[in-house]
Amino acid sequence: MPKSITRTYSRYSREAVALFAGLIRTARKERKLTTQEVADRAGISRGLLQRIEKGDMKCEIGVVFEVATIVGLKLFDADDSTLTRHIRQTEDKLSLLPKSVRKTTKAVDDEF
Amino acid sequence: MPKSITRTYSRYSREAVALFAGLIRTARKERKLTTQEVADRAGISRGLLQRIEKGDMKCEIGVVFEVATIVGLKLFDADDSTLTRHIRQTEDKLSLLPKSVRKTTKAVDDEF
DNA sequence: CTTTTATGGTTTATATATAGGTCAATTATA
DNA sequence: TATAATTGACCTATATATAAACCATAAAAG
Repeated sequence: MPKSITRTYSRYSREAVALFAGLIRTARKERKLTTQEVADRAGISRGLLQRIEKGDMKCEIGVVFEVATIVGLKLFDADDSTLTRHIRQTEDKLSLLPKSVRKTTKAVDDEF
Repeated sequence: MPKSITRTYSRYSREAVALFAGLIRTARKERKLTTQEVADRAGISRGLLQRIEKGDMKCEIGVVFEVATIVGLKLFDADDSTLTRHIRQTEDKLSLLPKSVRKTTKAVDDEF
């Protein structure tokens, strides 16, 4: 990051990440996997896994999701094929929405 | 990453991130927010938001969750207080599990 | 149609997350 | 108890994600 930006997060985001981290840690222990084992399977360092399990906001989402998958945590309470179907549904939905969002009409700004 | 590590992700992880990205993009459009607007609110660049909406695995989880929150996507289908309660429950569950996982006893390794 | 604006690509400099160590403390097992 | 393993906390070098600046395209509005 150029310019040394200090990131701010909403309480909700912080808690969501924290919960996710806790669920990962719990799942790992329930499956009796050591930090080293999970780190190896995920292809990451043990130190990074520790940060993930502490809810560090700056870890790559791909790595976090991969670890979650490894410890058997289902992200969307859905199996593989269900996920694929949801992706397709989302794409369909997306194709029906306007390509770009216009802001010209002064008001209309849904304030809530 | 020192040492130029090539990351590998499971199909499930990739699809989970992809779905999440699609949901974010859909939610943003449904709320009629431009990429610039959301980027500003999240305190990130427009380019980063684009990568997030494309399902880039290397974006920080904190930023991704923050963007999701901004566009009104509930991570765990739960509001703020519910999230807090879940965190507490997870902590309680965690405190009941053994502090460290032992691997000595040859077998017992739950192969699946 | 024309004008305006959102979006999707780049490219580049720089702040920083990561891998890979080490070490000490803690914990489980024998 | 003693022993071995897990864990947590550091540190450093470096690969890379990021912000910012572009440009081109496309799409909405007038």
